[in-house]
Amino acid sequence: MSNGDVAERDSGPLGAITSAAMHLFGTQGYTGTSMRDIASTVGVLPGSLYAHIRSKEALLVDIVTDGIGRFQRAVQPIALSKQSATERMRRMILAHVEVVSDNPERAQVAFHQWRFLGPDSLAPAMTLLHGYEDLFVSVVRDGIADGILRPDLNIRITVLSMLGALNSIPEWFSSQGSLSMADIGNVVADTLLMGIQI
Amino acid sequence: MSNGDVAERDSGPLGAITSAAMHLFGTQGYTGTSMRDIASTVGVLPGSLYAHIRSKEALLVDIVTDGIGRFQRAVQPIALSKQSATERMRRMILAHVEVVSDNPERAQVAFHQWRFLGPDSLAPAMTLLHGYEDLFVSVVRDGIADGILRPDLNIRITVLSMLGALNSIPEWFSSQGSLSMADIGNVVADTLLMGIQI
DNA sequence: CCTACCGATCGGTAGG
DNA sequence: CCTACCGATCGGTAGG
Repeated sequence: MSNGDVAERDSGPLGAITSAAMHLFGTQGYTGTSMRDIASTVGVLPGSLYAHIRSKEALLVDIVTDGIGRFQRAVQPIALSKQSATERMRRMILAHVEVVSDNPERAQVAFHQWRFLGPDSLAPAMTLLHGYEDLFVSVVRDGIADGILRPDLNIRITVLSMLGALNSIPEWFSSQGSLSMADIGNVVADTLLMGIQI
Repeated sequence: MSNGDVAERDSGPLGAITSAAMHLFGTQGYTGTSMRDIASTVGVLPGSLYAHIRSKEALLVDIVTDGIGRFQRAVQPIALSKQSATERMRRMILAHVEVVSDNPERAQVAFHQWRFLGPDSLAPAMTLLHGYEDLFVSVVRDGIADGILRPDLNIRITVLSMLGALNSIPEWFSSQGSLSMADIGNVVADTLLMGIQI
């Protein structure tokens, strides 16, 4: 009856551990976080963590996998919908920003800390990430085919630049204060979309 | 007769240490790099490093300060020149990408690892970073005042999105291979600039 | 730049 | 989940 999901839905000990690790990995980085940091956040002694998890890296695997999954589930239905490429792209950007705003630390881990995964976990995570990038690639491709996006675009660079902008949001949004995430999403969507339309 | 610069111009022991640290901090992160990693890259025993440097953090301070300085020196003259705002912005983006391509690891450290600086070094580094961001802010402001950039832009978000895209380049450019940095610079400049013009 | 070492901290475990 | 601990590694130093 256990589920494969991470934190928030599991308010038990494992959820508390995962939630603490997510926050610490996101703010201090994976290599900058010790198991003792996590334990003291949870309010437990370091050794006790291992009654609930296998290893520090298994914790990272779960957070990254679950994190990318949340973005995938939010954005894929939009990418596959029947609207115009520009309309889909706008909604995908807004959906992405909304998932970021839901938990910026999780976004930070999913998109920046996966490179600290060991050899066995790295490839599956990169597959998930590429699958997510491909949602954007396919919509840009559709837009060019339909004649509503610039045909001279280098698709991969365009998408990677867009995702670079989107994934930098958690680094600066909190120190802003004056603007809501929805505002930020709209401004970023405007800026990025205007650049690729015909 | 020693200079305040870092690596490349100093091919002595300090240059070798700084260069190794730059590469390791950029690829594995500051907290993911040990002094023993640096020592073995240089080909020296760990304790020997301290004949040339004060501490691990002093090394980070130097790399970050020098790194931001290189971007500042490349971009500031363009920002202050007499051309149109859009022309300046295009050239600033190209200059930024060129500095990234000169040493992607250094760019990675300058823009992503500064947050691991201690309390005393953090504020000065953030001042340098904000000074660099302000070059872009001032040009966007000029462009709006001159009526050649969209007046509804949120200036700070626009600039931070642009820099987010630019600073993500070192993460993915090397795994590309097919495109040169100049190509990437032009594509990114096109994408970002089209989004903010009237 | 090496030898030899310091105390602190690391991820993780056995046994209860 | 605690007690008690493991060997390994950490940043850094004294003395030459």
